[in-house]
Amino acid sequence: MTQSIEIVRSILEKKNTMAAKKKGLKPLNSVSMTDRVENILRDYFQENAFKPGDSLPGELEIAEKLDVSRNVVREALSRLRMLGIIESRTRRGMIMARPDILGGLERVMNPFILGKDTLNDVFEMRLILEMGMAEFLFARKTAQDIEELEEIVASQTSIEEPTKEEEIRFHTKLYDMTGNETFTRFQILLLPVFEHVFKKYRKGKTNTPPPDHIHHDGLVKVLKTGTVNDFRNAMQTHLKPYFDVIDL
Amino acid sequence: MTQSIEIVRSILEKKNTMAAKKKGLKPLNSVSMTDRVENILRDYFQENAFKPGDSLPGELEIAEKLDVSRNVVREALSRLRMLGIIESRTRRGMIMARPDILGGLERVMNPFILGKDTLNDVFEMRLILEMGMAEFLFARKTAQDIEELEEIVASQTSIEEPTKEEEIRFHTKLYDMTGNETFTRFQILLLPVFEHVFKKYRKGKTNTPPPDHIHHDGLVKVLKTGTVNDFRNAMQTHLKPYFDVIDL
DNA sequence: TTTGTATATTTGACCAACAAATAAAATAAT
DNA sequence: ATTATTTTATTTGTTGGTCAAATATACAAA
Repeated sequence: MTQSIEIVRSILEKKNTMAAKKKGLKPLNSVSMTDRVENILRDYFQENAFKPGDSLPGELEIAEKLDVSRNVVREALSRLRMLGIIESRTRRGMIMARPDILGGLERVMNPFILGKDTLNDVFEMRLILEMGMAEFLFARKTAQDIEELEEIVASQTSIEEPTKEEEIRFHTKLYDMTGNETFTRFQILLLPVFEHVFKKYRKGKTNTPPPDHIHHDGLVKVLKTGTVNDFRNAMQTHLKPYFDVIDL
Repeated sequence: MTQSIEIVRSILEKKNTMAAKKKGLKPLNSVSMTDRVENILRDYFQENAFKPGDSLPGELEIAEKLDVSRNVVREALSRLRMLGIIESRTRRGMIMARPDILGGLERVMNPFILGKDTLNDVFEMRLILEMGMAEFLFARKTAQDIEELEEIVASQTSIEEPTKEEEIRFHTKLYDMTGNETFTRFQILLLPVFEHVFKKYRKGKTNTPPPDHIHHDGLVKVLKTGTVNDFRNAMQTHLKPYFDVIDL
């Protein structure tokens, strides 16, 4: 809300030079006008350190300075609005906003449209996250956390073979304990793809792998009394069925 | 390109029921029509397992069945096109496509507009990735990889204090060695924010931390002759300056 | 069968207009 | 003079229509 006027003025100058250089923005090789306007705006925001609250020129002003129609500008702004980069209310105009860093990821996390390689990558990334969180877990765990974990384990119908929901609940609690909300949300986004890929692997392989891994109660015990390295080893064993299907 | 006709037919039926239920889509509480159309389309793609190559109804058809203007539909489609969920060429119509899973993330990874908490989360996440990649590194490393790492280290002007570029080059090679392209690209996206946050931390703290950590040559040696746990411990020590600023 | 042509369709881009909301200005009331 | 109310003007949201460019499709010609 601060330096709005100077910002508006500077964006217009920039646009003038751009427009002048191109003598009227024209669609490029298979790149639509909307694509170009979107990129121009994002680049400009970044280069000039636009911050949430800063106000933007109106749609018409942008359209005129870029020498494109208001519709094209609106299509580009619609994209930025979806990502949360800008917000707009009638008459109040548009302002920069704080995007949800994972909003874009959430919209494409669909096992049916992602490529096979990408799906495998996601599967592996969740394993990497599980193995990498140990430091944070030990640095930030509390007695309360351990208690909750023990409750989760105690409520499980079978310690030998927890259901998918129980498995998820347990691991999500672990992520929570890192105190890193983005990290937690990130893994929740990965989960559906993780499950999807694992199912496919098990179909492809001969039999279902024997569940000879360390169970949740074991992990809690190590978390309670063991060391960081103990925990990592325990987690690696716990994840063995998943490492196995990718022959790691 | 396969079941296009049935898909078209079914999407239209769905839209009819939706439109009928709402008796003409109307803007909801601070939710634009474009938002709603975007969500309707994405939900529909997911629920009906749309795959890349499947063809979609035309803009006009969607607009009519949803009882909104073509402009609103185009703004929604513009968003999906940005994410890579759909592609469209004149007369050939629109088809489902393979989105870049990190495209949305790339567009919002801007230190100036993300919240302070989110920036901290990103900083921590990179540390988690570095600590979690050990299994993959040891499972997939090759002699060639080790050679390249040694070359990178040898080319460094000072082993004691590698430049930021040298540091990045070394670590990026490590990510490459995991064979996980998404993982590699992910960390490259995190890097600018990581550097940005680290700079802010160092300004806030008293002095620059003494560089008494394990250097790249040490990491390579462990990677060559040590165990996975050796490497993790070495990496933890190598990252100590970063763990220190967050008091971990 | 192959090639070339005409037609029709679909997306890309533009323009004009109005509705809804509200900031700003003008006016009225105290 | 200050406050409250009304009016005005501006900005985004949404609609409708038009035109251009590209290209499937059908058809005609070789």
